[in-house]
Amino acid sequence: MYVLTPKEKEAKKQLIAAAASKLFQKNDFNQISMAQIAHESGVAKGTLFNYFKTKENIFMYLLLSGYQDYLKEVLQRFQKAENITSWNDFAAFLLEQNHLLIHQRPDLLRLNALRGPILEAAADREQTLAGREKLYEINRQLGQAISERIILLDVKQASHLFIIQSAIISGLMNMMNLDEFHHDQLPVDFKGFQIDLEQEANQIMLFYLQGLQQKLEGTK
Amino acid sequence: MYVLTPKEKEAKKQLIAAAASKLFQKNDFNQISMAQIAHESGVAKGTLFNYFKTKENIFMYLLLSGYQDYLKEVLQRFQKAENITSWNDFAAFLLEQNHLLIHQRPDLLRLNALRGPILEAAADREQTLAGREKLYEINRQLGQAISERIILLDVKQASHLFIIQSAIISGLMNMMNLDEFHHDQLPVDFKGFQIDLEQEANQIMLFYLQGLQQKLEGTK
Amino acid sequence: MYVLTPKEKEAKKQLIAAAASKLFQKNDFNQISMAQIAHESGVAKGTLFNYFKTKENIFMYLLLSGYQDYLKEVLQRFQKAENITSWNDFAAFLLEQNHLLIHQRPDLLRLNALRGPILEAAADREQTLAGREKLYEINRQLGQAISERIILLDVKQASHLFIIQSAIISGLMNMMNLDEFHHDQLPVDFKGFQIDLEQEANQIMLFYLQGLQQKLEGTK
Amino acid sequence: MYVLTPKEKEAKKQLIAAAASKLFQKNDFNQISMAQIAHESGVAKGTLFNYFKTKENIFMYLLLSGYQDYLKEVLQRFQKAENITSWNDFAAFLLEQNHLLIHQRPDLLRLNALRGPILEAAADREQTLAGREKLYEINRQLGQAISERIILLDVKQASHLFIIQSAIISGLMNMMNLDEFHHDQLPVDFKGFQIDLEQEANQIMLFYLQGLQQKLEGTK
DNA sequence: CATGAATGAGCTTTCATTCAT
DNA sequence: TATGAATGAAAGCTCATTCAT
Repeated sequence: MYVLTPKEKEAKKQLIAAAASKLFQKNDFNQISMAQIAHESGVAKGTLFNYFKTKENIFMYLLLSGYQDYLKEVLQRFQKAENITSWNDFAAFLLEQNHLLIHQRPDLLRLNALRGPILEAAADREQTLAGREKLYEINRQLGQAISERIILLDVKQASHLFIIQSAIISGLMNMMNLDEFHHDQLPVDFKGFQIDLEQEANQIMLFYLQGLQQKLEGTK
Repeated sequence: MYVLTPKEKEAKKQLIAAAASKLFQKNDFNQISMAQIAHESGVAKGTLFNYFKTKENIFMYLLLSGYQDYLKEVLQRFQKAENITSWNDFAAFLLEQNHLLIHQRPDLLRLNALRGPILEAAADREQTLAGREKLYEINRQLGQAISERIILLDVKQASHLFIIQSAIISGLMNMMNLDEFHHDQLPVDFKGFQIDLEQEANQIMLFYLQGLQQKLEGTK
Repeated sequence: MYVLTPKEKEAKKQLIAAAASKLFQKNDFNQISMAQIAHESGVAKGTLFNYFKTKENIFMYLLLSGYQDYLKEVLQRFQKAENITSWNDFAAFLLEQNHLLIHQRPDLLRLNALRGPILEAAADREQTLAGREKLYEINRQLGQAISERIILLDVKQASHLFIIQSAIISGLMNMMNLDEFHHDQLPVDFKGFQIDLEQEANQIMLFYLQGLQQKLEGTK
Repeated sequence: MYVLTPKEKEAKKQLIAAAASKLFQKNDFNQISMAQIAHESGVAKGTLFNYFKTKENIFMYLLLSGYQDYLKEVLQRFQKAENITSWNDFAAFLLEQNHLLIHQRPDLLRLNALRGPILEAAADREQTLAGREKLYEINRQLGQAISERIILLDVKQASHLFIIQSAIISGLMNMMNLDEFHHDQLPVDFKGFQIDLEQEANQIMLFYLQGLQQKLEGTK
């Protein structure tokens, strides 16, 4: 096997990315070295660079492909839930996706925060751009599917809701654990600093959807 | 006086932090070296470590003292604006602070995203804790001042609004510029990805405040 | 008190040295910083350099003054023990001093090993020389006192015995704990490597004195 | 062959160690930097750390492998000198090894003094332990060979003699040159401080062997 | 394509020493 | 004399990346 098929290549790429993802569950970006990723994925260090130009690219890939997976899953769920037609149904559906995102894909939320300040500075432009196009397309499809059933929303507005969703949740994550320090509970009672991520996210999202509904109904 | 007073020490600390802040306006955290900060602040590299145990500490200080300044300023503005008594007045006031935060203190929003994944891993616990206590206190004072005039809000709820504010705006920043790459506009039309930060922040905040008002009036 | 008397100066010198000595009981030379010594002795860092030109000088002082104390004490003990007149009495006396050196002054033995490779490279020549002259004088006095009672030994030979004593014991310390690593017992049975310091020192010293006695009696 | 065999790896390890050893002939441990070792050995600084985790490890390796070489050579010499069978023959043989150690391997004696207080604090445990095990084995073999011919000595006793030898000689080195300061002769006549290393070592060793012989013959 | 040895710029950090007050 | 803030050279070490095999 001296020349790999595109499929095999993609498989190895995912193998490497999966190793990085696993390490990212327990460690921060700066604590993860290429040597560790190589070890975890069972390939040599040099091989990593056959598949990703830089370390940052690996995590950018993780972010982009992870979001694609997430949006695909949301789309599937939406398609399955054929009974969703009203705004309220849809709002409930969206809050359920908060739960999915927070509990199944916290990595995406953490990567969101790193994208601008850390990853983008050293990630490969082409690779990133290609990933974003795919992501954009899925986001658009999802918007399309939603707009077909939820009469108040056009495609762009529906797509955009998922940007807002991620903004809210990853923003809340940025502000979380101010009553801890590096996983240790501080010996101080910081009540106003405490955040129950999911509850808070649902609250903000709910108010947002209510406000949006009124606004859209108003302009209509 | 070769033995510096606490005030003078604090001043030097701020001198160093100011240099770091200036560099942070144009560069990302990883691109800024202690050597640069020393050069920019006009002190020797060793001196930095007399005032901050680690590089991360400098930026943690920037974040904490910056937020203190921000909240103090908000408090002053609120105290000046004596005519604010109704919920609607207050909502308008809060949206104005969005503008302040976004345009005067974007550094705080960027630091927010770094705090958990980057800074906290290597910042000094004591220094951080002390800063947070001060911050918490100011946040509480602000909440107090607000709750005295806005009848629907108790201290904790009012204080918490500023956590929410930062969460929303820094979360939106996390999601911004998906149609760019490292400051270059991408040759792709990513409409759904576009965010007008201030407008979007105002929108979310406004809907949030409306929702909150209704909720609080309901429970009353 | 702007001009200290020589006595006050010497007292402060010893204060500093005592602090260094205390730290040296628990830490190795490289682990002890001037900042620690300053803190432990309750003076400012700069003050240390008014009394000792370099860090190495402090430890050289410790070595030289410590040995002076040790030899003075040996001399006193010898003078008290008036009954020592035979070679065998003297041999027993010397072995008792092994015990004293090993248990009361292990610091001197450790400093012996550092003198050449570490301390001398950066110690002050004059200070060192002055200390050594004093030490030499006491060593000579001790030799004198011994040679007056032990007929086989002349002054130089008697003095020299204390050099030999230190050589043997500090040499054994160099070879000790090969069955440990940094204070942890190794999970290996290194029987041949084990040394019971005092017993071994006594053995070597005893054989040495026996051999020396025969030799001196022969040449007489 | 870009994947090095264990042999090649060991060879490079020795290349680096040899460079360090060469520098150690003229300089003290603290004066030698990793940069110098890299330069001297012709590899990059980073490469050093692929082979030795710390600077101290390099010198620990030097000590352990050097002693292995020394003991191996002693063993070979002993095996060649088939005529050694009596205690006196053996004593003479051992004194010859003093000469070898003092003149061919003074580095080992200097490293002995550094081992405990300097090297062990920062050397790698595993690497050190592995080296010691080999050393112990060779020491045992040598003891075995000797005990087969020298009837008074069992394996452990014979092995132990080489620990004693190193203790005596490195201990004498600790006490040497008290009449010098950093290679300069002091303008003082410190007769009692003077040591002729080899002669003194031979003397102590000889008396020790005589004493031991009598003791062993007595218990027999 | 895979390997992993080699690279070396770059990093943060230390700490003995100086010196203005 | 005492202080301790400031110094800055120098250190050990890391790690993403390269490239010979």
